[in-house]
Amino acid sequence: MREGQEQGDRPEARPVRMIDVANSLGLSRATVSLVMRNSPLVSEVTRRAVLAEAERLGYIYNQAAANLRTQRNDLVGLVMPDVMNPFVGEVSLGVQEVLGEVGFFVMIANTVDRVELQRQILRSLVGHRAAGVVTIPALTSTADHFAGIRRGGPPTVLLLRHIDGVELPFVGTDEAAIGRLGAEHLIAVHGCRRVAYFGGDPLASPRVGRMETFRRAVTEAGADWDATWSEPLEATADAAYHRAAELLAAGPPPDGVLCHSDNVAYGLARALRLGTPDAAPCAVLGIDDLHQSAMWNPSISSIATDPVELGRVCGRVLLAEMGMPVEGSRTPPPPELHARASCGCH
Amino acid sequence: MREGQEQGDRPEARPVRMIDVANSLGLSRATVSLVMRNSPLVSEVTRRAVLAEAERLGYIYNQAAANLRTQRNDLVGLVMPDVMNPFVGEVSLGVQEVLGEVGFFVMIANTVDRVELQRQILRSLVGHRAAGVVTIPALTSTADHFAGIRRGGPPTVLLLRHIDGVELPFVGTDEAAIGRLGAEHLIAVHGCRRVAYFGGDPLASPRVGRMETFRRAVTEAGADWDATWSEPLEATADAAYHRAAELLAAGPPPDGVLCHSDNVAYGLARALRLGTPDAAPCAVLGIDDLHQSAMWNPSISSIATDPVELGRVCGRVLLAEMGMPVEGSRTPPPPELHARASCGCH
DNA sequence: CTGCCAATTTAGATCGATCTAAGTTGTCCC
DNA sequence: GGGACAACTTAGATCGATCTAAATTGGCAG
Repeated sequence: MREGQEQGDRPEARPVRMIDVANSLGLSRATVSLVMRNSPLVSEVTRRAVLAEAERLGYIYNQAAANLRTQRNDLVGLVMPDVMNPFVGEVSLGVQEVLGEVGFFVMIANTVDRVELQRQILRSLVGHRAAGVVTIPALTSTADHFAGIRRGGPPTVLLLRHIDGVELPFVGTDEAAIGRLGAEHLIAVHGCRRVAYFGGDPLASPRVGRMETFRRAVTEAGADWDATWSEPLEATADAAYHRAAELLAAGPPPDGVLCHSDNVAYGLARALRLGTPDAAPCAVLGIDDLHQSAMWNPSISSIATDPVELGRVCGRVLLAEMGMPVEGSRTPPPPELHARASCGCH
Repeated sequence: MREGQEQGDRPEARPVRMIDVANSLGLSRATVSLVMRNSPLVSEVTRRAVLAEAERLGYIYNQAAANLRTQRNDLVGLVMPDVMNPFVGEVSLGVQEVLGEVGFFVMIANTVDRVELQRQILRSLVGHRAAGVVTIPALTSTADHFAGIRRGGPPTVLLLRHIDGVELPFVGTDEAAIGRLGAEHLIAVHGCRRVAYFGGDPLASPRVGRMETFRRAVTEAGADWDATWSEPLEATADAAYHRAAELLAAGPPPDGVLCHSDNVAYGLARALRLGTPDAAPCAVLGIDDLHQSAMWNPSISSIATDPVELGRVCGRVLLAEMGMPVEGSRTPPPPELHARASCGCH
């Protein structure tokens, strides 16, 4: 027993390779290789012998070496700006589901929304010859950050944030539909007369599409647009809370607000709650419909975008890009409004 | 806008290799290799020529091939049960910070707390000859799920959840200190007389350590232990809300509760708020101190465990395990109580 | 001119697998 | 006995890099 050297914590001098298994049985590497790949070419007797010997010697298949020879890879990289964001997390689940099913190994790299780190990560993935990449680009990304991955890099899909000048397949939610849905609910259902789009980084491409449609729908319905409340803003609960508190101190809020995300809505809801108790009511809508939103006080009305399905769609688009057969929809699901207390529906 | 038109989309028949760059300049592969690795052995003139030619031909360094030859790898895998959980996310940030600094490429794999997926992921990482692994094991993991990675696998560190029979380095928060801190605050500061530990999966190892110390401290201080409220429970806001609502309907709650996590506290806080308005007050403490907790209504008092620093510690332990020089602490930071409204501190 | 040394450059083996084309069995049938 | 065929098995080249040990170059002292 060679593996009995446990006392000094020195695992083994050298890892076991296919050729070791082969030699130990008087077979060739090729045969062992065929067994490892479940080829029907080897006899049942040989197969069993090889598997047993491999187990006995502690052989571990070297996927990396195989990848080099076959010129394929099973690693797909998700390059995400913030893994903690539940929306991003759920999208990742969807991608992983679709790609995992056909045998890919999905891993996530966190750019923390920093372009330099993102550049490094993309370089690594290209260098490792990843099979494919799905990325929500960091906020300040420009076309040349993606030059490296377009030129000879793996099939890549951009998610959610569009970047001018990058001709890579893009998958995003239907921002216009979100804008329309929000406007319709606030105006037609709640009769709001002065409306705003609250929060969202000025550089985030979803903000542009959503807000533009939202604003048009709102003004066409005859309501006023509150430009001050619609200034861009970092999309966190904290930032939203402080900005809202500040604006509330300066004057009455709009009577209808579509927030850039549920996180933003949390901050706004808190500011409204802690503000003057007898103020006129303000209908608040979030976007994303995070699980927590129903738990909030007041429970947050939100436009759900089904991030998991969005992730699945993205996975399918990537598969198609890689030239593989694909089943299922390749268009993002339509957004849906879930009305709760924060807009006054209760 | 459809950019998926495949017409002129034939990038190159074959990827450029070192030998192509070398031939194109009349040099040898070895020289090009030295340039790519910034070796001081090549002359400045040659270096510049090689870099220029590589750029011109669109050469992309093949890290995977290099890894095979050098028998090392720059990939470190984080194997996590739930990327969306902010605690997990922040731990990941810490690990990434420490390992990224010394040149490792950190990627996260999501087990979704399923052991079968976890087994597959660990197998992949071993197969890819990852440089190291950090994992928060899936809840139902047993020792034999980790047999594969101990036998010839990469250096591995277990995080947060301990597993009986697995002799791998373990890094976790000081659960006993959390229990003591919670008990002391509820009893000494708020004078609670009947106390419970609410929520947490029965299989989660942190629950055991925390609750045991907490319970002992509470009973030694002369307060009563509420066993019904201390039954185990899935650690989500939703589950906590429903269980709490049910228990509240059956009778008055304890006057002090330490929750297994902030998420659990959110659910409990909601149930208490929606319950009988004139009920006796109940002091609620969370654990983790997520960023949102200060935004909640009421703002949630919580025991902070500094997950980012915990991640850094974990990264350092892994570096040590890989035989690399390490600077900085290798013991987890002590927990700290952040008192807010939910326990009555305001 | 020769020899020596430092500074560069390189040929060929190697990492651990797969692939191609060819080799070895054993059986069956004329 | 021997040819055809099916069922396995295998030698040797190959993937794209690195490493070792040796070759080449130029400069300079003797």
